[in-house]
Amino acid sequence: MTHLRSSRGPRPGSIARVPGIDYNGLDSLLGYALRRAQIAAFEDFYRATAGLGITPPRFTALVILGANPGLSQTALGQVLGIARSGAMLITDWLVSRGFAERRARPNDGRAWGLHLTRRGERMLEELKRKVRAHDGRFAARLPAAERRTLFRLLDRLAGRGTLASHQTRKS
Amino acid sequence: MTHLRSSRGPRPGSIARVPGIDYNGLDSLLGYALRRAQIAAFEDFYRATAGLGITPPRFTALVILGANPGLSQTALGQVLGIARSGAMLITDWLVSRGFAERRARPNDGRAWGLHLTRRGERMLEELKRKVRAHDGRFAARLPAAERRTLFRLLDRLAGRGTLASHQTRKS
DNA sequence: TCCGATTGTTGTATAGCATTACAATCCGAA
DNA sequence: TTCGGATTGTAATGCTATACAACAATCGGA
Repeated sequence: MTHLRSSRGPRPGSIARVPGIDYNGLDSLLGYALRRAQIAAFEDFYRATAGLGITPPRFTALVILGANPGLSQTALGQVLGIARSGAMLITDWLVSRGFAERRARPNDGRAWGLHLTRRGERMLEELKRKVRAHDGRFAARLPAAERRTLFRLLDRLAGRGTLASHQTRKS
Repeated sequence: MTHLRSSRGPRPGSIARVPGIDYNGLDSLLGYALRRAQIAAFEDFYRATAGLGITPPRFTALVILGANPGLSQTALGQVLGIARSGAMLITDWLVSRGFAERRARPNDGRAWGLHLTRRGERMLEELKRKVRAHDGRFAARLPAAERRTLFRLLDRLAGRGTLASHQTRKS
């Protein structure tokens, strides 16, 4: 994941197939095919959110906080699949941009309750709109029926209980 | 992706779905479903190559060099989708482990020709065996017919001309 | 009441990239 | 034939996103 700078910067591994190269058995690996499609989706995401300084984990954090106000940093980290220290950095970023705030908890002096600000909610709405639009356009490379099939197959592959944080890259 | 240490270390974002959390619209995004399945595949890859210090880009480099002896570092970087400086680091690693060597080119004093050593070829064979076995087991979560469908749909999503380097992480 | 677990935080380290600059080399055009 | 632009590998530097360990404050149950 790597790897996006805040507002402008290098995209995650967009990789052109090089003519004249023998890719050997690579194409027959499912992991490879998945990675290829996933990179295309990532490019789409970054195109959709260009200039906003948003990365997949930050987007996920906004969505999760929007739907689960009062969450602790530790819980946010678990949802994102990162360590507490990382959850703090993401929270710091959200707070520094005025998208979220830490409120003291009445019953627990250790943990913060995280909440979106008005500004954070507005940003979340804008992001949802943009991401959904782009994701929809991306998915439209397939007809609706096949899209449904794909979702079903991907869910089966991911197995129960795991959910990606849409993670990787970025300031 | 991130995140693997050389021989032992944290896996790339394995993420358990946290009970009691509202994931809001995240599940309906194709990019999210792809990322989820791809992370599962990555975990599989790292399980398959545990203890060997191999990362997806290194694996790819071995496969590509095995099938395209004499490749320059720059060309390798293009195939992997990384900058020349990064291709040098990967090459350095392969050379330091005795898997590859740089040979002078008769007709071009600037570029090296990269070649696998005997040791590199043996390692490549071992890796291919292990990765294929694990990828096969991973893909076996779906019956053969649906597996073929999935490959077709993923290829269509990735679009013509792009091929992922199976990249992310690692020492 | 005390002690282990939890929480946020800080400090430190690492991998994996990118960018820039440079010398050596190549190559085509004048 | 020479000369200037392009290419190649390399080194130096920096940045992002992570992890881990240690710490003080707090909580909660025995």
